[in-house]
Amino acid sequence: MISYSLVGFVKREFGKMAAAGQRAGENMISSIAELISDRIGTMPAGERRAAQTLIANYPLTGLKTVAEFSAAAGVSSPTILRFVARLGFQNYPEFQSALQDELAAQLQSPASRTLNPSSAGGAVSPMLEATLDNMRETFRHLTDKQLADIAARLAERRGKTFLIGGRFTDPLARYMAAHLAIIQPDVYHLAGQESIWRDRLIDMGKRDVLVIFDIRRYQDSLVRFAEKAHQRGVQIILFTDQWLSPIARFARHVIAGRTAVPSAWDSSAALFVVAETLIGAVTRQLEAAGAKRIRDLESLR
Amino acid sequence: MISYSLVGFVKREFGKMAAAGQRAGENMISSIAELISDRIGTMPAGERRAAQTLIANYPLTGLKTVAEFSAAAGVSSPTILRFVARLGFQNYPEFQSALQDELAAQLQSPASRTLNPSSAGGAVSPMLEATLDNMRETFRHLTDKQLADIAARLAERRGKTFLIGGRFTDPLARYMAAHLAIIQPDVYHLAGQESIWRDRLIDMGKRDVLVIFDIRRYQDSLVRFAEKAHQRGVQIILFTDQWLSPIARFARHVIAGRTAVPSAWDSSAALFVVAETLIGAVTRQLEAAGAKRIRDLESLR
DNA sequence: CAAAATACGTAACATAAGATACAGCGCCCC
DNA sequence: GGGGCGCTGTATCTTATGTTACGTATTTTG
Repeated sequence: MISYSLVGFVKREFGKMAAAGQRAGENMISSIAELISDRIGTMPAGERRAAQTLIANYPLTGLKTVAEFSAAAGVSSPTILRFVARLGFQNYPEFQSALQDELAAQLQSPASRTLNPSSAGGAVSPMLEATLDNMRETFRHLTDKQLADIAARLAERRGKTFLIGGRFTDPLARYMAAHLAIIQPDVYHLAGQESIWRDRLIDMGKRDVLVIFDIRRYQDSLVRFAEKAHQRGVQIILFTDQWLSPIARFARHVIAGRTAVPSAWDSSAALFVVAETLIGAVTRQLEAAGAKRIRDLESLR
Repeated sequence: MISYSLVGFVKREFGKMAAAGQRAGENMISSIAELISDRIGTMPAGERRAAQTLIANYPLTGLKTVAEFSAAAGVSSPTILRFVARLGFQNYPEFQSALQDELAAQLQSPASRTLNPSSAGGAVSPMLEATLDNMRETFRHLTDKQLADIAARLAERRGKTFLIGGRFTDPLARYMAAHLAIIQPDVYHLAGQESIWRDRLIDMGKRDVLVIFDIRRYQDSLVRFAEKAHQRGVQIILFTDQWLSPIARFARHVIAGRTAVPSAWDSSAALFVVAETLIGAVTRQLEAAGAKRIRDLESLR
């Protein structure tokens, strides 16, 4: 897949500007909208109409076809193409890809708008803000029904439940296992070396559930393990990041959490909260089902 | 210009539902994302993978071409087309137009981006909202300076760093240890039975740091351990809940996180985020100090 | 005012996109 | 264990999209 990124594009543009003797630091062009308003003055009438229609409801018109764009602007198709050519794009698809990349960046970090002025300089606030955004975003892509389905699958006691995680996410698997193991039997956290849990595959069948935590860099050992478990008919519930671990290929349910934070490390906090939410949901379902074990537990306390 | 609006589409869908004897008021479908998660359960494996990849970074993948979509999902083009057909769209362009219309509505009213209104009555929102509140509250009582001090203490390489947690918080200790152990030497997570880590006390002295996670019900074993470590001059950093574990008595630094959520369990999410923030801060400090280990690490990658 | 240059649209073209037919495969049920 | 059903991918076809060439209109300049 060839992707024409905005970054690459802007770099090229800066190249041109530098060649023309301009200093890149002065007019920073970080979005196509700015690029347009920067050059709209030098455009002929038709292309200006195209520019204005695009800006009017940016960036949607640019994502449609050339024909639709031209109709919306009231000009002909070639004018649209000349317009995007003047912006520096080689062809229309490249232009659209740039718009999409820009949109992706916007949608993935809503943090850019919610700037807390009180957070002057401190290293804490950006981290917290990003984390909060990640959680909101994560849950925005997660419906009640999905969570309820997954919780129901975890709550139904047909088979065993196995949990496993990667290098940094294994603690999440442990955390979830620690809770689930209390409210229901046959919950196992797979720990230690690969050879150890690989041998546990023998115990797994199509009635069982395997919960896997895997964020990039995705671990080959986990992928292999997931594949084999999948072949055995085990239902896989995957916690991963928004780029989806290759395990998604085998998973019955996929939970994609946002992980980007201003830090050297990725954040698993959003996945952690999803895990807690699921733990609560499973507990509630078991309570509602009047599970004997729950009553016994309460009497023990 | 022919525009296939989402509104029109939903109307048609409601028509089908009404014909099938369902009442439209019960499951309101106001976005394609909801529509997908509503039907994802009834989909075959391949189409479900398509659905999951689309949801993972919604709605961008849906705006790309069928070929790109299929490549991202790891399935073939026809599967993508069958997927959109199952959602009720006549063809792929109609599907894309619906996504674009939805996007347009979102971009015009950024307020609607805050939360999924349909999840108002569900069990998710209260949990998420409580968690977010907990984090804000936790960080409100936590100054930048406090965190910076703790991070500095963890970053200075005079002695060893030990981490330990309670029944449910031990995974947090593991998570933190997994990161810290990478960027600096002599980081040890204390696991297993009490007798094991009690014996490790011999290794601990006043140059060392002990990070303890303990929320209620506070574990006696941890309190005893903390007391003995304190007597040996070990500096204790305590992660606890707002009611403060008795260990706070011995601790040099105390981080009190909010734990209350509408669930049968307490939430450790706020503490988790503090831990991540600290991990990031320590990393940054070590980088700034030009630690050789960090450079070596980067060259290894 | 005339001539040149530029801009714009119509129409034909080539390419790449979406749609379809069909065969292989796995899965479930009997 | 065998037969049937359903899902999935390969290959082919068709559509429509982006692209280009060219002639006309419009503006600009000497």
